[in-house]
Amino acid sequence: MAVAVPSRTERAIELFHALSDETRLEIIELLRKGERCVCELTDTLDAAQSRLSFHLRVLKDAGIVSDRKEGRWVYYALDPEAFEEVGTLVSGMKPRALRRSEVCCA
Amino acid sequence: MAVAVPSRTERAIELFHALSDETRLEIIELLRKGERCVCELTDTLDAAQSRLSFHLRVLKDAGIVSDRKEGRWVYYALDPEAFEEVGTLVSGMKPRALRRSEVCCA
DNA sequence: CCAACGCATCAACCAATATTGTTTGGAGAT
DNA sequence: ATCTCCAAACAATATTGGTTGATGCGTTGG
Repeated sequence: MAVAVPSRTERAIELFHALSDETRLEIIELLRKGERCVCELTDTLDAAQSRLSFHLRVLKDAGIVSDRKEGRWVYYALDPEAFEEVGTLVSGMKPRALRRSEVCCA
Repeated sequence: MAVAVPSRTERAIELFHALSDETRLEIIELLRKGERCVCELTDTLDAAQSRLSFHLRVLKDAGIVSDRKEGRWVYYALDPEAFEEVGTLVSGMKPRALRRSEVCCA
């Protein structure tokens, strides 16, 4: 079936939302050192497995991490492209320099 | 009284959270063209005044917008520094290139 | 074949956020 | 002083998001 293609705004919301949680930021920080299986994340972060699974899904849906199955383990790793994408989005949000300050309600 | 200084992570959460909402992204998009008063935002976005007030506060608390009173109007404008800050944060989240892929659970 | 393991998924619950309508307060204007 | 207008503050409700514990499914080792 057809996959809904998100608008630029929807995509931004998805990415920023995925990045706005402490547990998820901790996961990202850990994954910066290389790929990790869920078991090591639960150990290091001292978090329930189902909790991590939930957050990993949010990150994966947003394209921030990718997963790879090997035997009974699943390894997660950061996807560098996502961070490029965020950077691009942020650049596109910066105010455009305007000479004339436009006013309203005048 | 003392102002709590947020950790790097807390600051990231605050910024990303502020950016993860449709109404707030619309506000930012409008403000890219220059400062606007609340009345124009309510007109353009067709949103209740109390709703915009809420979202403007989130943006202001995060340092993404600043406000300026003039007569009975309040003008909001983007703060470019915030976007620099977000860019820096994102850069610091990118995976560090690793030669040896480290594995766990082996 | 079966028990143990690693992980995903689900439902239920609780906490945090957003929305709406109303109220309050400050700044002109008359 | 009073009236009007704009915007913030407040309160009540609705919605979303995260946590937890239970369950299910594929994999591995005995």
